[in-house]
Amino acid sequence: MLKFDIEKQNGLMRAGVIHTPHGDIKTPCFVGAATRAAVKALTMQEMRDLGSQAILANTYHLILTPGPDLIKQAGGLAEFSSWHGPTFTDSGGFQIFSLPDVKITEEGAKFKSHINGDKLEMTPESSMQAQWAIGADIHMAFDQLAKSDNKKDMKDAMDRTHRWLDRCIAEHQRLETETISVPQYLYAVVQGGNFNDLRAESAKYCAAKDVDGFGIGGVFVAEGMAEMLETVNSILPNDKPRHLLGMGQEPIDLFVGAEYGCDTFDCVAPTRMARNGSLYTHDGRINIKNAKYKNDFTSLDPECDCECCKNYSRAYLHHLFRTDEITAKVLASIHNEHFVVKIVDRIRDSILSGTFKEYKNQFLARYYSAK
RNA sequence: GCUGGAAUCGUCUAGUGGCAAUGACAAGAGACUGUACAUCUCUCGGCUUCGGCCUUCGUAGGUUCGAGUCCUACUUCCAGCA
Repeated sequence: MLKFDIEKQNGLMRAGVIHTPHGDIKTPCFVGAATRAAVKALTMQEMRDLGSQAILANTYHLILTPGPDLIKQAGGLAEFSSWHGPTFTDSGGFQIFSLPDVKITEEGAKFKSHINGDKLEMTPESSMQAQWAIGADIHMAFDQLAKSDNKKDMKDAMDRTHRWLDRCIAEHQRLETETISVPQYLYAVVQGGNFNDLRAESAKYCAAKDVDGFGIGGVFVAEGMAEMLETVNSILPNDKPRHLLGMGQEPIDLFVGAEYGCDTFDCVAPTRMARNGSLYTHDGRINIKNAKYKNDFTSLDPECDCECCKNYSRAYLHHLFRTDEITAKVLASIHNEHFVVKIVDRIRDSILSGTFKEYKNQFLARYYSAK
């Protein structure tokens, strides 16, 4: 069983430590998205330097290339990527869901590779096998996403996710007993969309299972997230960690997530937006490509202590983006990733010191006041 | 000097009688939440009561219902010959 210590708790919100075979994760924690075993535009050393504690890779992408077996040969995800720290893998459910021409059956999902059109299939069992080969510390159960206002569709997807969960657990346990390696852990994924009664049902189902933690998935809109998380996390066992899948573009999502009992987060938005020139500051997000930054020789964010903000001006970043220098994306990614990692680190500090509410109010008031 | 060829939006470019006029770049702005994303979208002559109106394809004339497109002259540039 994955070891998770809670250092301080206030309502659903808590600060703790997840002890993984590759090291500890002090929670709450923002986990970097390393979909293809790489954080886009950044080296693993840069990730360490900016304060990242863990990364999350994607089973779908790694199955396509270079393949789970190759990563296994390399000694697992952490070794292969030279990250060496705690790692997660997402099951592939989300990606497959987002592909066109996906066929969901009870057995699994049939889809075409976005790279070469190969007809592929993923099942709960094959996802578990791939994740064991990839060898992340924490795996996600293979789930079926649904994005629908139709409650019946949502319930069908949720019920199937539950049936798949049982198969994931069975396969995970089989692999666990037959594999002589460092332990690997499994999170169940709670679904149910925007229907809180379905969310409650899903949380109850998952809570009863022999898993190491929980992913909360299928959150597409931040509205209503607080109530949803309150519902779900009141039901999930308190002593296991919870990962809020895919949320973290907006700082408020991180505050709300932590406040309502989520321990880890991952989100592609900080690095994606960085590559597209949309950069976080304490006074809100700015588009560094805008003409008004051409002659702005101030730091991107004077209160940020990342490599980018300590050394370079907005005018310089503007110039790098305008001239399409690769360095633009590197520096911007360092900053955005650091920014969200730091927010969550400070949320943790504020939980430990009992000042969460003050920190939240002060941060959000300033961040969202500009717009 | 002669003979050909060419001049279109900031730049390059499409256009061969129905055109405010193609595409690319540049420029201006927006989007992005378990990454098919180094991506995508919109704007890009002026005005508008959003139906249009006005001014534009080197300059000036002309032919035509209608000209960026055809004719004439001029200007500038390019190539070849002297």
